[in-house]
Amino acid sequence: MVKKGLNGFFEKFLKQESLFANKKAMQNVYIPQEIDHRDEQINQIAEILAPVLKLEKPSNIFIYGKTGSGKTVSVKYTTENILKVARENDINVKIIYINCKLKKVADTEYRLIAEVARMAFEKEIPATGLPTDEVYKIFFEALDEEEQVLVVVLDEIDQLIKKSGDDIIYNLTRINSELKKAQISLIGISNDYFFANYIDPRVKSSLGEEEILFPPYNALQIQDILKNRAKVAFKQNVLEEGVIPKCAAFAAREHGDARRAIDLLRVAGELAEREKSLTVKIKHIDDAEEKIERDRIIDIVKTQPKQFQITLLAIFYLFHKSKSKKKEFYTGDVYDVYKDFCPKAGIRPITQRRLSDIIAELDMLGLINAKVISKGRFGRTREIQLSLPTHLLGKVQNILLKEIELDKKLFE
DNA sequence: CACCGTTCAGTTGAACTAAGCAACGGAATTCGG
DNA sequence: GAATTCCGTTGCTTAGTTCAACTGAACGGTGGA
Repeated sequence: MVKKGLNGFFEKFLKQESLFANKKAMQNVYIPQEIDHRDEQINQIAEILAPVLKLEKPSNIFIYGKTGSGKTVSVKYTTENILKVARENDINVKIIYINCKLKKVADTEYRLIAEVARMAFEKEIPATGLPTDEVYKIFFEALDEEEQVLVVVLDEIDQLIKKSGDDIIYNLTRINSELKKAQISLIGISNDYFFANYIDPRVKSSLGEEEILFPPYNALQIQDILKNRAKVAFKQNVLEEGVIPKCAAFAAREHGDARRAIDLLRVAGELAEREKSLTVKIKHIDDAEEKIERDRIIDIVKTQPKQFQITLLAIFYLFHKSKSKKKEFYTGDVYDVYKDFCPKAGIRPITQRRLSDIIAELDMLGLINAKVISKGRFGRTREIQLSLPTHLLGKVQNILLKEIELDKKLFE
């Protein structure tokens, strides 16, 4: 029965006209032909980076601006153009892009250098076992083998520095004086301007030889961006009147996040398509908004390590228990429940020290709200609240229970 | 009432440990002659 | 006897633990008005 039903489904799916002409244009990795409202910044980047085409080291650049203000796309756009020219003229320039936020890829000094060496020179470097100096040496020697300029783009550099200190930047900038043939130059991208305040001034001055600010887009600019993307991505006349302004308005409300606006429009398109609607209606935007939020949260929850999930579950439990009474609880409460859950789930409990860190990280992820408060003579702790939209609570809770293979009865 | 020292319950930083891994070098094994 | 494999040692990273110093405001006692 299932088979027959599915066959029908796929056939219909094939026959169905898609609303999209080129969906790629709506994806995050897409780099448009032209970037709206960022001419000034792109020119600046281009001017600073231009010397690479003469194999001279360009200044290091520090770029900051809120999420979705076009930092990454502008840098990628510029660097790709440079690479194109470099290829045509046979100039030995390498530009690599690394996102420091990715766990297990580039969130420590060792892993970052290893990743750079891997990407730039296809060196295989083991995940562990080597001294960091050794990795530097491998990288250094590969780099200095021929005359070239290497530009390393470090996206979300604040995450890296927060976690593993600013030596990395210092070391990388210092390498230059020892290189004979090659040169290396850094582009740091951060969404947190204030992070510059707590890095070593020496590092700051070497990284921030040039600073570029990306202001957030306003609603009109987002509309332009959306229009241009939509022109490529959607077929003609599928977007109803007012759809684009609404997307833009949604996104502008959140500090002008263009990426969000684009996601919103894409998901709205997908939803419309699934509904077999011939056009994208305003209603679809509202649905999309909810779906994006839901998917994002569910994805975060699902991809957390077990310890994080069980911690979160403990918080859920406390929330569940205290529904009508108080809405927030303290680290100690969470740890008690957590310790109780661990044997049931067959997981070795972690110390409270670590749990404290995990709670802080869950807070960073936005799943919970945890702020350090002092209760006077009754000590100091974190005040923890769940910060999920109510309509998702049940769903997330079930996912957690399934993930750590605990029984629903726990909550009854 | 204003001021001030005490106190609590974690927070936070730093040093330390265990688990994995790679490289090295010497011992054991294999192999062809 | 040379080449190869095996194995133990050393030294590394990293996640997590242990230790201990630190924190910040309410409590409650003190003294002054």
